[in-house]
Amino acid sequence: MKKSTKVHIIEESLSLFSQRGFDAVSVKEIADAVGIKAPSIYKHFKSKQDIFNAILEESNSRYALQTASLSLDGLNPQMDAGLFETITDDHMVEMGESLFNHFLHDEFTSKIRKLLTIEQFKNQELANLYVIQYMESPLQYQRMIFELLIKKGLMRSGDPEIMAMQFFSPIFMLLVLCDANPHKETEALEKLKRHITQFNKLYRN
Amino acid sequence: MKKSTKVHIIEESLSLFSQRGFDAVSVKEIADAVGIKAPSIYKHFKSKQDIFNAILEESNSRYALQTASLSLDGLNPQMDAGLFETITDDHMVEMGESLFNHFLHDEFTSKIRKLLTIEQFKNQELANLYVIQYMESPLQYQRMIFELLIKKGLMRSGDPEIMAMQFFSPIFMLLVLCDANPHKETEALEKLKRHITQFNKLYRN
DNA sequence: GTCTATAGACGGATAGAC
DNA sequence: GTCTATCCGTCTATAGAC
Repeated sequence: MKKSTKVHIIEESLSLFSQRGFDAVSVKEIADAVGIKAPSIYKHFKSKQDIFNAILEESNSRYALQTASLSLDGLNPQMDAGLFETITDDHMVEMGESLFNHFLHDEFTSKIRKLLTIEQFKNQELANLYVIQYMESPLQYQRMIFELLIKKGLMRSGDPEIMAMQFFSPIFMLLVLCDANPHKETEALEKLKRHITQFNKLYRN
Repeated sequence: MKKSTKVHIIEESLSLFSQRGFDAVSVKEIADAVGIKAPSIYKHFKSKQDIFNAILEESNSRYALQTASLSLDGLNPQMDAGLFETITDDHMVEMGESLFNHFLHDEFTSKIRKLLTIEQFKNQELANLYVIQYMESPLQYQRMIFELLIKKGLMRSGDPEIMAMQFFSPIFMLLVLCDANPHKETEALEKLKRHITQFNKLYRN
């Protein structure tokens, strides 16, 4: 089953919009990328803005799926935190690296993040999507994990909100760095490891 | 001495570009903001792109001035770190807050950051400017301060590069957050204080 | 659902009067 | 150094044939 032209248009539009922004990309360019003529686009979408809206809808539905799978019965951090009952540094590093790699290399996530980075100041809805998906939601997740680890006596007691921020914000900054300059990924990953190892020394029992 | 039309054009262009991006802003809009007709713009700049370049030049020269004043004889972190010889939490919080407030409220810095945030993916030069001015340069400065504080025995010895990242990345993330949603500034400042207080407990002697 | 042709608006930029 | 008038290209979008 080959993918529909409509899906194809969404994919190519996302690629183009995420690199140069909505305004800099013309309907003709999208059509060229898809391999059709510009007016044919309008058989699938009523306007260029409509394509953008479809991208956002796709993003929202993927985000909803993802958070649903993360918190099956309320919290899955319990599952994740369970992994750490017996173990130390390496698994914390793994948690950070997998978060980093997902955000950086998942094609859709990565392109949507760039798109929202570029378009965030155009309206508050876009800004909120960016903030929720790439800051508040990971912070909240990380915080729940630390709350559990503290309860189990595996981490020193402290302010879990601040701990989550101190754990996650370097990941966030290195992501922004790698989005701007992909050549720095190796360097970023190495710093990420050192950060988490150090974080562990500071906070784990 | 009233400011020249040329400077006025640069200022209004920066304001518009930083909100909606280069491509979404027309020369007519810039002219309207300045209070002249669109063709008059071309007596001061040979193209719209030329206005953008002038903004970047202004940014670079301000950045050069700023870093020159920071490291008068090589390092001013010595001066800054000098402030911390006798004192503790409050002054660290002050250092973080002043960094945060400068970045967030200095009108030019704030607009340039938004502009580079929006335009960074269009070419590598813009991406590098963003990375250097808002990540690498503050990290380097902070690292020098921590190296000095460690040498003086005021902080526990450790990896100053990672310490700088752990100190600064929450500031960076909260800046990105406030750029996207200015209503969260109070909340951000409060978290910043808790972060620095906590950071101090972890790292200071 | 694709195409060609084209409408209609708007973009950046220039010419030339004052 | 500002204006009016205007050129010309490109843009989004529609009409209508196949």
